[in-house]
Amino acid sequence: MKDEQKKLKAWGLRITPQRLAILDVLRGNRTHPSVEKIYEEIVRKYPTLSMATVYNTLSKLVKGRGIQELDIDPKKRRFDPCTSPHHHFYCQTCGEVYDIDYDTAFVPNMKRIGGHKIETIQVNFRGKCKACSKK
Amino acid sequence: MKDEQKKLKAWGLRITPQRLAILDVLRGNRTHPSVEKIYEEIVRKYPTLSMATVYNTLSKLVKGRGIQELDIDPKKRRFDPCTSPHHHFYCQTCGEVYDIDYDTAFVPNMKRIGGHKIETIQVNFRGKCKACSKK
DNA sequence: GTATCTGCAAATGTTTTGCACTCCA
DNA sequence: TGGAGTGCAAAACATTTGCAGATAC
Repeated sequence: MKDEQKKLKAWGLRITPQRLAILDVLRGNRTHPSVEKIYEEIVRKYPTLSMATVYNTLSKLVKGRGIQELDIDPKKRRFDPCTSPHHHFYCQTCGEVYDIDYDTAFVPNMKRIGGHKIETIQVNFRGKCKACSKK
Repeated sequence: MKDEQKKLKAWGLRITPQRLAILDVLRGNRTHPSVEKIYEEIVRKYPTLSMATVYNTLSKLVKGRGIQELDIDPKKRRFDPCTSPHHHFYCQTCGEVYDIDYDTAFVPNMKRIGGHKIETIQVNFRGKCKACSKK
């Protein structure tokens, strides 16, 4: 049984062609794709795929901690299959999201803060990206 | 001339009753209000106020760096009149946003990263808040 | 007087929901 | 076979836009 099938099983999700295709698009993907981007990529092979299925599956993956949902893009949901700690940069000019591999040790490593239980921490940089600065 | 009127002038914005009312709601406000919350509070006094005006003014204030726009709430835009550095906590159960006054010195103080020009940095904590944990 | 601002209504774009049908386990 | 998953369409929601009339300066 393939890696991806095992993952779905571990998260208590049924194995379907649509879900395998979504995991396939996400594997090693560093473009922080939106729902639409993922949909577009798969719909070529599965013309009947619906956005609802993509939304549904992504939400379940996020809940099961299989992937990370980013809060950096104010316009749409974006997903990152890379769950190891790193930061993100959002270009306010072109809307692109970049990985920032700057040291993550500075982020406090705590279970609670001010009485609140911490599940995730995201560090978001915003500004003008390298490419847009040149123009 | 009042403080708020000076501010508007400094940002090159005309002084209107609507804008003064918006600044009034924001002053010292630590609830990270959404557009709707701000609208609701003012519309009682100015029944003809429109959402478009609130959106328009808030966008200009953000652009002029008069207030901060938070990226912590995936469902809607939220605003913070406090521009001094601090973090935020988002409760995934109740949707409330809390200030986190934990040390901010750990956040890197850089103008550029990976060739990108940095304008703002936000640190977002997520999880279950104190109140919801008790339930 | 004129450019900016406001308010309304319509449009846009993303995400969610309801439901009948399908298919995995 | 039963319950979970899918696809479609409609609904919901936040936000943006276009424009005519009002207002600040």
